[in-house]
Amino acid sequence: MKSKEKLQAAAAKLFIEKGFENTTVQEIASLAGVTERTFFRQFKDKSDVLFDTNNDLGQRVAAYITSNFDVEKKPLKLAVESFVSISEFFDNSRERVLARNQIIQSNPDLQERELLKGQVLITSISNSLSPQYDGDLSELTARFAVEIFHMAYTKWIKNAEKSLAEQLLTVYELYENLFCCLE
Amino acid sequence: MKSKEKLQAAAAKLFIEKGFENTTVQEIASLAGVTERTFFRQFKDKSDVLFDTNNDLGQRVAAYITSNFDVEKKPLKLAVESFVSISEFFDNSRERVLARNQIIQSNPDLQERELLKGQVLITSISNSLSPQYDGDLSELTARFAVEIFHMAYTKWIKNAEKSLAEQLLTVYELYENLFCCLE
DNA sequence: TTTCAGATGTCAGTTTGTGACACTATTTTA
DNA sequence: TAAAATAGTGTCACAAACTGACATCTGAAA
Repeated sequence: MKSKEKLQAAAAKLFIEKGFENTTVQEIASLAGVTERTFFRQFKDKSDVLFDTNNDLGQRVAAYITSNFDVEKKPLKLAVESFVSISEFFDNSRERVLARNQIIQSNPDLQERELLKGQVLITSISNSLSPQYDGDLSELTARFAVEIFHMAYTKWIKNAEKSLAEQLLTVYELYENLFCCLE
Repeated sequence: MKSKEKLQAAAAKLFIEKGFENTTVQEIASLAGVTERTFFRQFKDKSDVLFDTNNDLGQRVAAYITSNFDVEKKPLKLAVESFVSISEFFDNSRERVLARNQIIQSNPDLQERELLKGQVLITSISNSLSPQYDGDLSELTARFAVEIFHMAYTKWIKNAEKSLAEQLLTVYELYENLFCCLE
């Protein structure tokens, strides 16, 4: 097991046990059997250990969009479907996702960081849409898609009954109402 | 002049002169003629000195929405108009806004913090809409409205020719195209 | 085996941020 | 007006987050 993984495991354990602010990098490093200095070589700062994914989501979503493009389909619908295509991952790791979410919600700095991930998601989606649509339109679509995802994700966190895919569709329908039924 | 204001002025000066990361709290405090300790009593951390506004925007936008509610109008349109109603402030302080923006763009931590302001904006707008609409619908409208604002704001930063109000309307029209003209 | 690159340890130092306590100025209240 | 509460500050000591420089180790290629 590489030291990076050991550090991540140690951090996860300690953050859940005693909270993010109450665990020091020192402790994480000790539990992982390495030095504090090594921690900071693997992660740019303390919170980075929770956010290491290399925009995996973004890449998978973008891939879905480029390979499932269809002129007949509204771009926002396509983007939402791309989220549906990866939603199973969330349903399958509900416990882990919930634990991580709890840590993040407990600390404002972490919430800010989580928000930043939304920005890079927007960029990924916008770029994957750009070959087909006008740049501004792609960006706006990406922004709305990510908001729909955020909202569906929040509902999914709070309600264990429905799958993330169902929540995504629910919110998407809400969006359609937003436009057409309230004139 | 209260020490809080002196600290803000000193910070603004130094951040522009030497960048955010290269100026220490120590230096800010010295220039303001106070102690480092009193800096941290006024601001919860170093970046807080740039973000002290008490959600002024949110309050004004929410006020506009509650007092200009109209069943005939789509909620998102109303929300965008509420942004238009405060856009003059940006046009009138373009230089200051640009300077602040430049500082924020130079540092990832600051960008994250700026994003958090978007979240509290969403909450303000969502709450001001809730008396009239379903909760989920209010939230989605608020999220979209803030995205429209973000995008318009970005365009306004990059292009000195158009007012923020014009940019807001441009992006709103884009949104209407997004829905109806691409079936 | 030798060599070389990459990962880790060591250590000293800067910076951020906090707690505790003392002092001063301003405002309240008797 | 005088006494007393209160808010704002300074000082000091300290924990924790990070960084740079340099030494050391380890594993794989030559």
